[in-house]
Order: sequence, then C-alpha cells, then structure tokens
Amino acid sequence: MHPSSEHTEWASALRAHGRRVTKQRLAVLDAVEAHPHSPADAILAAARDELPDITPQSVYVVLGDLTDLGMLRRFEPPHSPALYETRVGDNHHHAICSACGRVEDVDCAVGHAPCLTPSDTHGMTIMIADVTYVGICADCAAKGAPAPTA
Amino acid sequence: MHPSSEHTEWASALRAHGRRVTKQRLAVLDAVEAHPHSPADAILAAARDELPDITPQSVYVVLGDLTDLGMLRRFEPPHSPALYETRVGDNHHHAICSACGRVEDVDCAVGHAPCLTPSDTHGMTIMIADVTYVGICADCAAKGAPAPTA
DNA sequence: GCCTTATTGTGAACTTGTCAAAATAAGTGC
DNA sequence: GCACTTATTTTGACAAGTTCACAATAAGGC
Repeated sequence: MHPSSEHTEWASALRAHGRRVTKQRLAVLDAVEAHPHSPADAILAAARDELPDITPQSVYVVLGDLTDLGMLRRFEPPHSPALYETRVGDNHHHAICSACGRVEDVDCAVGHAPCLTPSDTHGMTIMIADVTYVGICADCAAKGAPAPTA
Repeated sequence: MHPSSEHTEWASALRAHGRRVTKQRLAVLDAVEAHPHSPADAILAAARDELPDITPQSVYVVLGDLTDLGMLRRFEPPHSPALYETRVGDNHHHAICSACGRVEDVDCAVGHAPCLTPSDTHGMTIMIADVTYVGICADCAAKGAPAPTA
C-alpha cells in the first residue's frame, strides 16, 4: 500500500465516477488518508506536502465533490469545522473528547446498520444515521480534565 | 401552561442556576418553546413578538448560556445553522428530511439511554450520544422528492 | 430608592465555506 | 506526439453564522 499503488486505486475509483485524475484530487485523497478526521485547513496543509501550490478553494471543491461521490465521508461535530475521512461504506460512528477534541472511530455494538430503526420516524424514510459520542478520552481523564459543560 | 405560569417556572429555573430573570431570557425561552428546532435568527424573530427591541447578539448570548446551563439543547445538523429546543433531560434524537429540512423528535427504540454502549470507545467515557437521522419525510416522498446525494 | 454587578446593546471582526469567471491541464482522437 | 475539447483549478470577492470587547442598562439585595 505504498503511495503509487494508492494512487492507482484512487485513479481507478475517480475514473469509475467519471472524474478526471488530477494531482489535486490525489493530493487531497492522500492527505485525508494520512490524517483522518481532519478539517479542510489541515487537509490543505497536508496536501501541500505533496503539491505545494494547491489552493484552499481547490481543497474545498475536491472535498465536497468526493464526499458527494461517496469516496470521502464528512461529519460535523458540534463547535467544529467539518472533518473528513476515507473510511466509507460502513456506517461507523465517532467518539469525540470534549477536553482535547480527539476523534476515534467507533463500530456500533449493534452491527453494521446501527440505530437505523428508531421507534417512530414520523413517516420518514431514514437513509443515514449519524451518531456522535461526546465524552472524555482516557488521556484527558488521567490528566484530571473536568467534565464538559454539556 | 399559559405564558405567565411558564414565566414563573423559567424564572425559578434561572434563579436555581444563579442567573437573573430578564425579559430577554424569558423572551428567548418563550420563543424556543413555541418554535422548537429553530435556528438563532428564527428565535430572534419569535422573541421580538414579545420583546421587539431584543438584539441578535443578546439572542446568541442567551442561547449559548442557557445551553451550557442545560435549560436548552442545541444540535447542529449538517449544512444547517444550530437549532435549539427546550426538550432537555431525555436524550431523544432527531430525524431531518433531506428534501425539505423539517426536523422531528425521535425517541430511541432501545430505551432512554440509546447507543451509549458502543462496542469500543478507545477508553473514552461517553457522556452524550448525539444521533441524527437523515432521510425523506412522508410529504416529500409523496411529492416525488429525489434521494439525497449521500 | 440606591448600589453593585450581571446582563444587554453596539459595532466590528472572524471563521468557515461558497460563487463567478478566467486560466490551466486531463483525456481523446489524429 | 500534437492539438482540441471541456473538466478542473485558480483567482478574488463575497456571505452566513457566530463571537468578541467594551459601553450602556437594569435586576436583585439592602
């Protein structure tokens, strides 16, 4: 899974979605892969390691497009800019430390389609269940971090 | 449950939290109560029915403070400003129609503490589970609204 | 009623993200 | 390999939503 083979895989996926394979898209995909749960500005910084001249706007456009395509997943924690990751296709959830902001992936205990059967959806057809856990991570608890204001 | 009795209840709650009882706080609480799942600007408009001179900044300050106090609950759906409601204390979830944006409260099928036991929290102590369902409401489905892009 | 201090109002600024139009480059056919 | 077409990126401005510092006001205690 060295860079070039990842590039090959992503190039195929991009073509499969009818998209051209550009340095910018590959740089963004590499950046998100290397820094999961990162906001757009961190992805910009990471992408610039590979492609120094990429612009913020391109990162926004690429992230938005690839998210619509389903190649990236976006989630928006409270009081935080949107975060992106390459892990798509399962519907895992996220646990966020309210003290330090770290984010961990969480597989749902119920199986692969958690919480998609709430008691009463008022007639809605549910397509996505977005679950965010907020708590205190082990490191912050050890440092005596206070409970969040809620 | 006419306005004056609600005002009395809220006044008590505010005092219990060490807050002064102001027209602005009561107007915001009335507005949120009357318009659940509303963003700050809608709450401003509603609060002005009761207190025409209240300013946007006051609404933001009051909403933020009352949310920290636990008298209001805030949630932030994707691609939407923050929404507020007075229903707190249970951990109900929200279903959002991706076509028209309507929001419904959803009690979790599992009981009163849903999804608080994910499979692996990486050592985090979970305090809140924020669950958002996205789908198509019955009305929009009847009108033939398309499925969302993701 | 007066005083103290929390609260609100004023006005500006900031962050995140979006848009329109010009410049560039990926893919296609020759 | 070269030219062409059109997607993609860049440029630069802009917008929504929210927050901040500080002055003005008013709630609660005496």
